[in-house]
Amino acid sequence: MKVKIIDLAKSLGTSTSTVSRALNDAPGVSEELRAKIVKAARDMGYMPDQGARNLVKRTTGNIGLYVPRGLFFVMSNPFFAQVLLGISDVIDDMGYNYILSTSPLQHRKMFRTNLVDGIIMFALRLGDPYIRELEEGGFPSVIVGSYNPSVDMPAVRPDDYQGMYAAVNHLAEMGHKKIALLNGPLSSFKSVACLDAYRRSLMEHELDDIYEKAVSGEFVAEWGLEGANALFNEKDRPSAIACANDLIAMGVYRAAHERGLKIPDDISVVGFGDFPSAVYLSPSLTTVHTPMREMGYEAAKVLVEKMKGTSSVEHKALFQTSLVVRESVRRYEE
Amino acid sequence: MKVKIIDLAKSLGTSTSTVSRALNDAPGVSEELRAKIVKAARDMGYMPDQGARNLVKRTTGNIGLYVPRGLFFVMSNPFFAQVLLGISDVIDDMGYNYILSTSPLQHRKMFRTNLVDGIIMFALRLGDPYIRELEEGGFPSVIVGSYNPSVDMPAVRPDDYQGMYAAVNHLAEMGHKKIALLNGPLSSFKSVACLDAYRRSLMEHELDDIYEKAVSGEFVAEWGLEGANALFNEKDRPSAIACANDLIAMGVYRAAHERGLKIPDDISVVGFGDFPSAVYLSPSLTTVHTPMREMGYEAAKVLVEKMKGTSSVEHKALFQTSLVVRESVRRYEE
DNA sequence: CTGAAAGCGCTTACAG
DNA sequence: CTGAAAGCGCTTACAG
Repeated sequence: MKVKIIDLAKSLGTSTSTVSRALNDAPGVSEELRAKIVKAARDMGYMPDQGARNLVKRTTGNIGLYVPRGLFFVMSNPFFAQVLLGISDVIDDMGYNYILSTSPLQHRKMFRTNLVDGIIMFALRLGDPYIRELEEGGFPSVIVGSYNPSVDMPAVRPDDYQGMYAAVNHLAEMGHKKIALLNGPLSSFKSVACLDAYRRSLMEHELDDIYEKAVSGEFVAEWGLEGANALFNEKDRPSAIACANDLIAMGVYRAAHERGLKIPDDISVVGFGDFPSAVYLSPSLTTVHTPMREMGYEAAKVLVEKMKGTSSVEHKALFQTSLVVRESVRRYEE
Repeated sequence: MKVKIIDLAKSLGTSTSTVSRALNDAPGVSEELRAKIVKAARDMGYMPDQGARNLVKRTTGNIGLYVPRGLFFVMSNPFFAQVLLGISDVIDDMGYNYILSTSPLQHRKMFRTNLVDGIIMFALRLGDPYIRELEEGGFPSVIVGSYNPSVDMPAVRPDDYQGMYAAVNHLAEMGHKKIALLNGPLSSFKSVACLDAYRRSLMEHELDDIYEKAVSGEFVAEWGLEGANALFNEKDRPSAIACANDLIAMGVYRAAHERGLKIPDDISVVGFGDFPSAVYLSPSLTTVHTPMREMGYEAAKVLVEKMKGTSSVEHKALFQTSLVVRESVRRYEE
């Protein structure tokens, strides 16, 4: 049987009010009594029931992590592991628990039923429901790694456009004339930015008349493999492939290997994200670095401010990306 | 202002008792009234406060995920992503939310304060605290991917010993005489099993007198890189390396690439786990397949039974592993 | 089938 | 500084 506050109070010959005050560091308890109560609480292993506590305090000590793409999507994408690292840096020491929700209904429940004090949203896409409802409720929340243009909510994310622009520019400057883009789904705002950047770079280098090929898939290695295979099967093949993330690039590596194409000798590839594994690929991957951990840190900071109610400013943080040149792109000469 | 059950009751001219019964599909409400109440609830956007509900029902609708190694460890290890997939297969449809806890204190709080209805524990290691307390409390819980010999608790995990045994046997049968093991930390039960299996295989093939080298590190690519580099630096170099997981193998790939060693021509490597990325490495990785998703599924099933109180049997599931031969091991001839 | 009342385990004014 | 009482928003016997 769990020990409750009344048990503690009785065993000490005091009241529940005093015990509560003592354990919550509230003023108005003599130091001797407080010490005695704290000791007894430890001895008896007392811990306040969360439901009861939340009910009266209107606060939960939980922060919500909304992952509309599903747990697997997030867990198998190193981007989010890194972002979460940054979030942990600020949240863990504050004693919060994380509540994960993967479906729109669970998400709605989180902010409608006093389940969490704030919400961080991952991998938001076009058409995800209940986002407007969240916004209108004024519930503390922040979007990380993405954003939703139709909603006025703090968002912490990388400058995907500049990143992809730099990547394609690099390819063009290395002499490549036929550059393909293996993109993510267009329901992802990031993919849209990547597509725009790709097109602009091609146009500025007057390459779009020679070759332009952007195909949409998913942010996974499977798609990189499939997409690259399709590209390789065409008569007019690209000499370089830009990928919307490093996982896709990994798939391209595999496709190249399967046909005996060498990277970068036969095909150049550039990734996006600079996941930890980028350095472990052979050859190591030239890619666009995104400050994932820093973004997680920032997002958590913003959320904490919002939860404290001190956040006045509309917070839209755009983190700069930078191209990291490694071994997967070669200079192209006809 | 959030709408509560009393608001609903008033607006319908009925009582909170009836509203509660109607919304909880409890018997004793006329169908007409129930329908009216359900409709009104939807219209007014009513959702019951979780704290209040948990308090009286003594149940939470949350299941706890305890990850003592930290969020990052779990998120950057595909093993857990896969296991979680299996868990999702059974849990998601039941409407539970997940509560993540990363520290022993948070974990303890979970089962002591009515925060969750059951707990799944990941990557448990020697000396993790509060496990015995959990067991003694009889709280529904299950260990996945690991186990704790000193505690009587259901555990769903792969047969690490047989897996590593098969891996090293394979290497020996392919003619390798100098086989090294890049292991995980010995605080992990899995590492201990791997070490035992490695030694036994070596002995059975009478290889232990020729060469025996097992080194402990972490279950990450960084360690594979570092460990392999150390191995390569010695005068007496192995011709094959067995790794305690696929991430470590990835590090070995990198180390080989950096010195211009070809896999499998110059060095053979076998992994453990068969993570999705194993197929994407070049060459593809020969490794021990572990049924990760199936184990997650099983663990969740066991937990659900425990939560329903129907679980009588002590559930210890040992999942069989199997060697998947791909491209990273060659036949060795002197 | 329906409602008034008690109670879940806390915290917090309100008195003293 | 301390305690009795009210109340957080629900659910569930208990009557009718």
